[in-house]
Amino acid sequence: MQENHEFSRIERAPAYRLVYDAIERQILAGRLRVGDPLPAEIQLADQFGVNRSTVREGIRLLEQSGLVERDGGKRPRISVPHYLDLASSASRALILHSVTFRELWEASMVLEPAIAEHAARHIDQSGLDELLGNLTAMQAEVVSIEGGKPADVLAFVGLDREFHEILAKVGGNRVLALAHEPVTSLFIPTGQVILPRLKTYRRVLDAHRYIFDCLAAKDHAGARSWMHKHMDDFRRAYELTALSLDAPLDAVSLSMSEATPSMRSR
Amino acid sequence: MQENHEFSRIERAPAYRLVYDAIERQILAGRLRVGDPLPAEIQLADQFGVNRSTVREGIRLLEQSGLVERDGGKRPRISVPHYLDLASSASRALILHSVTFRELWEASMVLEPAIAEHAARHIDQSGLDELLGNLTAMQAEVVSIEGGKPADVLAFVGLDREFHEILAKVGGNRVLALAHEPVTSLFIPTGQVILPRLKTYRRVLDAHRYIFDCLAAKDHAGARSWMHKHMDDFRRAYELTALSLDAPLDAVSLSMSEATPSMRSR
DNA sequence: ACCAATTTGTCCGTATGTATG
DNA sequence: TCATACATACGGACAAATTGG
Repeated sequence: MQENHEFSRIERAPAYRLVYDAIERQILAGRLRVGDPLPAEIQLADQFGVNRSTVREGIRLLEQSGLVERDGGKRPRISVPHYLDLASSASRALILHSVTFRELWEASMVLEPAIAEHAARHIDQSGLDELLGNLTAMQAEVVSIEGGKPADVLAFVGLDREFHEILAKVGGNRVLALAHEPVTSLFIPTGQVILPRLKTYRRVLDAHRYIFDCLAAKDHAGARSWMHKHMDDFRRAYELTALSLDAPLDAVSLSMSEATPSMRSR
Repeated sequence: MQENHEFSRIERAPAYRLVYDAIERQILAGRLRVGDPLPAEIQLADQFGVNRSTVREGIRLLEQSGLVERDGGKRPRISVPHYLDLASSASRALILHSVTFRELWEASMVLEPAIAEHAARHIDQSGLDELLGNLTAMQAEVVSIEGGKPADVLAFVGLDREFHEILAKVGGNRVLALAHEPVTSLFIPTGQVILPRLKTYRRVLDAHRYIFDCLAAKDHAGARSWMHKHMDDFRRAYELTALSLDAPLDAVSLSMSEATPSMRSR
């Protein structure tokens, strides 16, 4: 050793990432406000002293992290990442990590009853109306199916999902809603498999109705309890289709559940 | 009207986004497997028939979404997004949406006791050892503080957070762990404000100890109940510092809670 | 409605540092 | 050690879309 000095490793972040960090800080510090258009690429390149291509790469990072939104060919604007975007990447991550249906269901047994209870405490007339609209649509589906028409499974699970998302929304707790979103999102493909086999359409509708009645009566204990039953029903149905609780949700589910979010992102 | 035809709107996604979509599909379909190096930019440019710069911008999108990881100056490799990354952007989004402490606390009252219960059911010896290490470290901190030394608040809340994260991990439910992560992450800055004012260090330590005892005894009801008390304690402390439950977590918290994740991302 | 300036999207070519064989 | 491949970064260029008069 020639020296006593210890030099800490110099970590060189690529320039485009420094651009990203710098702009991110400006946004978080409030110097760039939400809704404002992003400065032109040339100007940013001048200010940072880098090439325009480098700036563009940095902006792509901002774009994907949801801090910048591009509205058609127009000027990109500062924005705040919205729940659904985060939730869809969360769902994707969970599937890639091969989470099991058991994990998903356990989480739903924690979150859904709690959300139902919150909803019962905070729901107002407009929320009730929204739920009622959802229920009558689902009622129509069920009647149509029981009348012999081929079941529109996609529409049905869509309504099912909507019901649970309305509940999360009217509960007024965004942290719970965010946690809840990936769970419902991942339930959809599973529902698409289970429903046509077991034909439990009416059973789902009835459960939603009971929950709705509790919400209308501000009976939060009832809402929690019915939701608990509802989710437990889902597990039983899953087991009845001879699927293993501990099998990972496979990649097929992914391609289906990803169809919606990708539409949102453009 | 000259025509009866209705033309659906043509949506022109930029080429760099098409590159992103294409590569993403390859990954999700399993044709590009995790750990594999990404094909060279020039090859991708050839295959897609676009310029290398365009490919690079697409890769930046993949990079930020966690599907591609670059390891120093080496070839970027396919990877799966990890929880912590998602959780940190979730926390950021929640703060930007001005969530209130009440929302945060309500969510924790749902998640933490459930996680404690899961942990009690699934914890093994190595998990207990890990928790014990955390407890003795916190014990040392408390003794030092009570001995008159100035409190190292940062270290203390770090240990506090670690305790809760170990619990989430040993519970073995990754969906719950993911939902839980942003909550603990957002509690940290709040804890940094509360603890030095109320000096409830020992109270936190005691709560953790009670929970640990329940885990060691596989007493899941006890673990749930103690965790419930522990979180309720936190709310009371928050109110005692004359902070309003319904005030949004301000941006100051953000800069602190963002310090950790940014280190992780390089 | 038209025109001119600005800005984004995309492309081409090139130089440099580094990792791998 | 040398050579090759590759990622990073730069400079310049042009078409199309947007913006603002």
